[in-house]
Amino acid sequence: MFKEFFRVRDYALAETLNSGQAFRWNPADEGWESVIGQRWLRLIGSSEGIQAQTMSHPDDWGWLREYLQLDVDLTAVLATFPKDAHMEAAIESSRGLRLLKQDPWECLASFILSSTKQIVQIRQIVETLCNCHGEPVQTPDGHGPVNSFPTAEKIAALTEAELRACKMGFRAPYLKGSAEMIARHEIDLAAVSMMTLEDARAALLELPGVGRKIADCVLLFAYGFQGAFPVDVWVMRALRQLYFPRRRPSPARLLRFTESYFGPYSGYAQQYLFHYMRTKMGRKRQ
DNA sequence: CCCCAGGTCAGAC
DNA sequence: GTCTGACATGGG
Repeated sequence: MFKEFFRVRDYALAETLNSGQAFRWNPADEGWESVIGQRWLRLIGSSEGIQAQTMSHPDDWGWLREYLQLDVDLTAVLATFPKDAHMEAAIESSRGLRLLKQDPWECLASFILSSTKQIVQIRQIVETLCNCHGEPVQTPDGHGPVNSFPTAEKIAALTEAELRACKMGFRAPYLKGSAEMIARHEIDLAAVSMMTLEDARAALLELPGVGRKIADCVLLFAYGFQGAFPVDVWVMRALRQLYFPRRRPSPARLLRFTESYFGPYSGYAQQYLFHYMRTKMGRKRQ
């Protein structure tokens, strides 16, 4: 077992790993376990920072610093948020909530599977997919078996029926279709990171099963485009309830509001609003 | 039995 | 541009 300690302040590890941006983190032994790439990983948070444990020699830990976005100055990010009572409440209710920077393919595939599913169910589908079609990774003695996330090439080679067996329903042809486009190099996920936000979004929108919302999730959670602003039912609820309680703006109008109102780190603001609505405001509808 | 879930798509005005 | 229903599956 290889261990490393990262000194970091204002990092709410549990809330971050459990805030609907990643779907493979499980609480265990006072910490959190998952797989990043081909590596099993355990993270243990404390007031001083985060301890990481892996089985394979990490060479250096840059990949994890990047994944956890440890070098982000959260105070500076929060300072750019609009100073309104709702944002203040959202910040206060989940101090230290962060954005991760995940693998683009895993993030893309996970969010293709997310449509009209609750987060618990997305986690179930992803776990089933990994158990059935991922590759085993090394885990500690006595630990159960764990698989990596299956590659696009692997999924492209599966039949739609095999994918439906993982309980993903009508999302199966979307996932397969997107995996095929990647396997055939009709899109290069690595190249997307070097594009402008608009071009990157347009590229992702070419994939089947990827609309504006899922594209923005991938842009924000995997590519680090901090101006991407995914609007799902929860964020839509937040915008309507908090910012437009009387009027009833169209989704397109609301989207334009978000582009100007929340500033250069609007993606962060979005995550705070999402987490706030989901955990603190109950399921009031409007 | 009902309604809803980190939506997308095709087809209709 | 906006609205509608279909699409699987499971939670509450």
